[in-house]
Amino acid sequence: MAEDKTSEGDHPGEQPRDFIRSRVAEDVAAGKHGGEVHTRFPPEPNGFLHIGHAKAITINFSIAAEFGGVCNLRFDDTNPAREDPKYAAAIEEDLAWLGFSWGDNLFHASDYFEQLYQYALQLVEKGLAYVDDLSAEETREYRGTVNAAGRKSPFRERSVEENLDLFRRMRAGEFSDGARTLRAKIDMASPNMNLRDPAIYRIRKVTHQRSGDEWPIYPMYDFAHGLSDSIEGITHSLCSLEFENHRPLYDWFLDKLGVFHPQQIEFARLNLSFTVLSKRYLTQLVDEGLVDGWDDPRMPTLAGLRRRGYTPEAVRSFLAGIGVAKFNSTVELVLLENALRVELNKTAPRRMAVLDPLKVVIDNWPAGEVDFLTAINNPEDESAGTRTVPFSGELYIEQGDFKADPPKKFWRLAPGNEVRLRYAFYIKCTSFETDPETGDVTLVHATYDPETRGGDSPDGRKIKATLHWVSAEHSFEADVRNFDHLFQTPNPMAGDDKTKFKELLNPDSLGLKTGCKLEPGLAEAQPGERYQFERLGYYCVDTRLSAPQAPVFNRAVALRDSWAKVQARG
RNA sequence: UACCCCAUGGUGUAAUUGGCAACACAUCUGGUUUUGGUCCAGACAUUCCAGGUUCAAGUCCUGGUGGGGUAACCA
Repeated sequence: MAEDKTSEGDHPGEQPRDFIRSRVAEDVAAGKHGGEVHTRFPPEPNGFLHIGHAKAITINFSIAAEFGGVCNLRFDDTNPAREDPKYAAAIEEDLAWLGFSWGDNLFHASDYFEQLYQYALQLVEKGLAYVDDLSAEETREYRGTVNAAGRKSPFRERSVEENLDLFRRMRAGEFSDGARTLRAKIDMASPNMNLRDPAIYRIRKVTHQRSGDEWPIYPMYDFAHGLSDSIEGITHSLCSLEFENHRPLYDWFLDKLGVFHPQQIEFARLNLSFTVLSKRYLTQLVDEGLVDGWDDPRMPTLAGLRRRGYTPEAVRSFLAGIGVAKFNSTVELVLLENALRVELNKTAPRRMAVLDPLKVVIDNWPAGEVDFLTAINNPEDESAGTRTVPFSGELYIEQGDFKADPPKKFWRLAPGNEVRLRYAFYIKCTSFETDPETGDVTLVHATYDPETRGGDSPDGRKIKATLHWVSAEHSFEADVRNFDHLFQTPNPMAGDDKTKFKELLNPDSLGLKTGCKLEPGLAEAQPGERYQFERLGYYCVDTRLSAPQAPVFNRAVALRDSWAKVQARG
């Protein structure tokens, strides 16, 4: 079944025709590049992938697959100062988890350092690039502003011979960090800032994670990226909107060098409510210990979502649902959550767990007797079968399922009221005890109807509420984490002050509940397994915090709760 | 104040390229139900504004308005 889902959507025609697919289809129809489609996903190994990256990944891999092509994985490792192989490993793991494969097409921009250097040499020879001695600060000054043209560097008119000599010496390591750069000679007055003689190479005597100390100079993104695309024969370079202004430069390098010319197409990146989708800000949360690492289940990273209990199918289904466009939008988080609910409703076995226990004593239950009842594992999937759960005279139910003074429309347990215990018996509340100090209900007394075993009554009397429960003596205690939104506001990045977002973190996002009472079979639950706790939500056994016979559960997503809505309305 | 891009229900996307505005989620109503879950039925938009072309405009043209991006030797 999982196979069906993975291959779904990988066939042309099943995906909605967004503007990118339309353009690619046109190119294929026109026989461009022999009708071939070849894409790539080019992450920089300097952080973990998040759901926003998953959008870019899905676009690149799915479009390639739909048109019978392949998608390369290429690490854009041109800045060794801030990159780390540990991130590359995590990225590969996330990609594989999502269900995409790149086969043998795993590349690194650093694979092309020599060829890129040769390309740069060609530009110098053509008089299209020059070595500049201006400092970083001077360069900024000379560049001008969006409203004022820049000025030409005094080193702009060096001869080809001198530039060649200087650039070769840069490569030989003769100059110190930042002493010179190689710049493209384009137009210091261009209204597009990217065209004001952008840097192509900078001097950085930093050991590279793959090429070691072979290179004292490293190419800049605009130069390395487009030419890497070209070297790999990428036909469609699909990236996010902020690179739109870079496309003229992307094209310029390829045109001037006369090499294979991929088409860059930009789409809007994903924004999700109640979270942040920027590697820079997520890195701050991790580094400052505001979350428990990149795979904290509250994080929108793929590692976090995975640990929380999301499935790759749910993530892909969500991504397919939101489409692809150029409009800068914010998708409601509930859409992601719903995608997971839809899948888990069909696949997750049901279990009973009481998170906020309240003890119920069945006063007419035969002392010491234990009954074993049959419970359906998944009403949506008959093949999931049934299981047996023990029932006794002392039970736990949810505190919220009893009210001494029930409000209107409250159908659950209350003095004199009868409810059904799922798969067990009807019980009627006879009395309750309270804590004299706090007034909290501490114990509920009830009687059961022996005729209702299994949850049906021979007289067919209607019962409005069905409660989940566990037998006190048979249950075991566990920690359950009822996660809430990482941020308190739908758009933490709204204000002008982008440093403010950390103040908007939701202090209650962890939702830790200890001493929860779970049905006995759950003690065997294995890390990564997902269950529906009846009437509560979908939970996943944490892969880090669980121990044998001591699972810790993460709430992946809550069930819809229409009673909560009624209550909220008053 | 320069350049580039964008604008369709509450949210995100469609609309066979000029022909009855569709789908999902959300919200609200009702029904079914041994999960207040699932499922089923119904409700919810004069397509940013103003002109123009046309028998016909979400779609084409002109002009506004609003939003996003851009001034790293980051990617």
